[in-house]
Amino acid sequence: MKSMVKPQHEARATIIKAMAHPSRLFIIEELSKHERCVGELTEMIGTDASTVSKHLSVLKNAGLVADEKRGNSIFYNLRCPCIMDFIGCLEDVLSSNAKQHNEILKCCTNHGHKA
Amino acid sequence: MKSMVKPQHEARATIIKAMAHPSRLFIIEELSKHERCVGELTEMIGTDASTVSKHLSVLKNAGLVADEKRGNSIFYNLRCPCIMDFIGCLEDVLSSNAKQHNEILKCCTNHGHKA
DNA sequence: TGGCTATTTGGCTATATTGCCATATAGCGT
DNA sequence: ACGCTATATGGCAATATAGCCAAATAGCCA
Repeated sequence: MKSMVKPQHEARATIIKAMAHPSRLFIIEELSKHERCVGELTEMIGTDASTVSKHLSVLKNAGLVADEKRGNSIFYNLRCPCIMDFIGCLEDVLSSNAKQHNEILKCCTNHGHKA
Repeated sequence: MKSMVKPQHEARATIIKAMAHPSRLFIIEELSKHERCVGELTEMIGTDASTVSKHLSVLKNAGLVADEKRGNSIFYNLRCPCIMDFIGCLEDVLSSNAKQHNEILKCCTNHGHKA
């Protein structure tokens, strides 16, 4: 068999890749509460507006956000709120990692002795 | 305010980044069914064993998988099965994208005429 | 029309990721 | 010890990503 990695996996990876950046994750989280325009997000993130604009276009290309022009601004909103459920899972992973990390520390400082 | 993007977002992004590759996504999916050793995964993915090994170490560093040495092989398993729930959400995004794409196509071929 | 604001795009450099090869390491059986 | 299998690591070249600046575009208002 050639490979079991299929276009399906590529498509999913593309979406995940779009999420895989601190600023973009922040944007997703923020848009899950509110729609926001580029200027607001730029202010919150604290980088160049062009950088934020590019992040937004990554998210838009992945189909994660949609934009709507109103007046002088462009408002972005989250297209699939189910994404937010995933954040909880990430926190599980993180706390599980922290727990394991603590155990390793405890083990090393104890040197095999009981407290 | 300096920036609302916090270490918390960095930590989450690190985990997501670990997932953001077709082969690694395949591995996660596969490990959610079975534990697997490197050789099996290499066979399924169809690349160099060293490449698969590196993918596995990315997943392990992120805390997504754990390994267990048994006999001559090292078996990997998925540490947080809740990750699989997320795949469903990705499929929502993808089908939503496909739907939207079809509408755009329909719109362009119609040139404003009614069917 | 011109000037103003909001957003996007192009260009560039720095950095990170990927995947192959060759090599190292670890454990098993003889 | 040896050879054999399974896995990991180092190194390297190709590619992708990030973020800044400058410039282009789009819409509003006078």
